[in-house]
Amino acid sequence: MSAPQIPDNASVRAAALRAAIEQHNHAYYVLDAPTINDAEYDCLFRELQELETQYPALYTSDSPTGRVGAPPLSKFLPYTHRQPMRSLNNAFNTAEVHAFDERVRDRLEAAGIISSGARVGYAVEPKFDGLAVNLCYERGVFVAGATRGDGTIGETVTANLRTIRSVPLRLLLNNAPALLEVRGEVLMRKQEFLHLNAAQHAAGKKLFANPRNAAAGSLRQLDSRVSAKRPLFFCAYGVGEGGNALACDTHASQLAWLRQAGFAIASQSTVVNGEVELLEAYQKIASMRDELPCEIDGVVYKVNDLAAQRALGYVSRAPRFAIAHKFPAEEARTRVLDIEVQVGRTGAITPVARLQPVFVGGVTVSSATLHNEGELRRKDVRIGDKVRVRRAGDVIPEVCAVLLDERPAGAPPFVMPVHCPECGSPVEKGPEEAVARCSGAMICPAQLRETLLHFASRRAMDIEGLGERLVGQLVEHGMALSPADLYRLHMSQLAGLERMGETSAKKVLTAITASKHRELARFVYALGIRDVGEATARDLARRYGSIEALRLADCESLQKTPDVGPVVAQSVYRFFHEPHTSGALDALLAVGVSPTGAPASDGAALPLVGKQLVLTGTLPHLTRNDAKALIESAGGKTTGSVSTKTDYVVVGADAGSKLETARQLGLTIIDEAGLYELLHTDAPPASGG
DNA sequence: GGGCCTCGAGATCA
DNA sequence: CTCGAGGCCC
Repeated sequence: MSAPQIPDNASVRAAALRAAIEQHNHAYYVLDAPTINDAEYDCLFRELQELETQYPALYTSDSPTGRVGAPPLSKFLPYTHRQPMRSLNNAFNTAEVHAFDERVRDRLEAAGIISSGARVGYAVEPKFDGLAVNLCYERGVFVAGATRGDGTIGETVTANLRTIRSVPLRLLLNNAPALLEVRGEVLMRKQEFLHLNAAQHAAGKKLFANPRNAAAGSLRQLDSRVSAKRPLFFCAYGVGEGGNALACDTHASQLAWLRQAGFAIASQSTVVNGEVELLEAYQKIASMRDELPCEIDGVVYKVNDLAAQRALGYVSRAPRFAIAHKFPAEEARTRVLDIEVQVGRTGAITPVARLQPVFVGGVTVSSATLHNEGELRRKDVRIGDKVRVRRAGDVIPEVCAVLLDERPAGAPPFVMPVHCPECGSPVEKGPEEAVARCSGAMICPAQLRETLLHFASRRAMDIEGLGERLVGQLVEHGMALSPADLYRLHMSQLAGLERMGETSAKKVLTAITASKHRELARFVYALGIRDVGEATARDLARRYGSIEALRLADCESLQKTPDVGPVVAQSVYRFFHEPHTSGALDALLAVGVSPTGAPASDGAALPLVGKQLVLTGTLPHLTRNDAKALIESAGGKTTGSVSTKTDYVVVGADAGSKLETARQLGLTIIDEAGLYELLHTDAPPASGG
């Protein structure tokens, strides 16, 4: 079956329609100045759709017809940002802004970039409350987009981003670099959020809590046709890879370039000089906050001069040249219904206020940690008190203060329990310690539950299916008194538990058995040694190579591990010499847990594990066999035909029907370069290798 | 911490 | 249908 011949006039017409439609999209969705009425727009759109249906080969990835969504994905694939997406440090008051400006001036003076006493030029823009994404343009065409993820690797949500009308599918400037990353925020306007919720309500569906969550939820749909119906908006605020090629020397000129290229840019963006003007700009934006179409949670300041930015550089994950000046957290008043104490994995006793649910900062808060006894005393929170609550750093709910004049008469001060509420063991607190701890160790059901959960968690032994609910039941029924007991569980024991049918039981037992051979670093982390987190566990595993060697180490030796000082060394030494903990370790080894000496995988070792790939066409540098070998050495499989189980289709020149099938199934299609990207290796030099 | 999406499987009812 | 679990976002 051969494709119909495409007449020249059809491809010319299709290109013209695409350009026209995108021009109108830009006018309508970015400039907010429609150039055509809906009927006329629909007419153009339908004509293009018909052309593309008649001649499928005419379809291009930058066609606006793709904006209606594509067939659902089975999952989002990881996406490695070419330049990491960093986060910003925060300033919560003017003193912190002052300190920021001072640091910037000192460094720039020292670098000879500004003279003493000179004011620094800053680009100022509102900080929109949405989701950061990265858009990748190749030769001016939108080819991929991803969420921020951990800053290095995010999730590919290209199909969903394509449905956002304010994301240009093709840049309007033709001087775009071969590869350009555009960073910005996916948002939902307040008004459109209200409309969406009204529609959700009318359809009897769940309401979204706030515009940010609605935007995030919309972007995480596997079916981009759902995303297409959500009123999302994209606002660009910067560039990543390829930024240097724009020949801009300031941040403001980069934004201007982006605007010319077809992106929406925050219209409140300005450039100011020095700290005083920064704060004026902040006040101005703050005063407009309620009238702005989108929610903002602060103002971002960036050193405007790019050379100065480079000179300032980065500290750990955040740039030194920028800061987010956050608005004060919204506060609300509510009642303390109860004060509970929670027992953590290490026995730490944490008082938690149960609150009359209250909507604050976009979410419903019903509990807030009171941290520890000292904090609780200082604030003197009592049951029945009316309190002011807020979300600290816009995340964790916090009781800021008690409204004393509304305290119910006779409300007694809260006293920390002297016995653990879960196991009755004495609560102990060292003179220097801030936190009180239950001394019950593994006798305490709470500590045991948390220990088991930590042991099974994804970053530790990664036992899938062993969640809160199951662990709770295991502890309650005395089926697990230590992690080692997990490996002695039987079908017959699990069978009686709630929501535990044969299938689930089998799965979890298989997962438990499979966890016997985890990398040493995971095992060391899973043990839950005080002061040993993931990073330290990795360092210890690397230095000692086996659990036997590690447990024999003395404090002096331990301290030769990177970032391990006397305190951590002491904790590790203690763990291996205390009869309790040492015994639990022996028990684990006895039931057959045998950590492998290999270093913890950082995810880069075998990037294609469990992936199915199909090769089609002729790749530029690799023979079919070479490509197959590469894929297999990375843990992936290759198959001959395309199906819904296929993860990637690698296309080369003269690809045939497989490519067409892959398109219809909405599969991820990559080329040879894309394959190398998946493999996390560089492409070989052009002349073989 | 709270909200969101997705999946699989158990619970429930026709 | 609901629930638990896992994962991701700020």
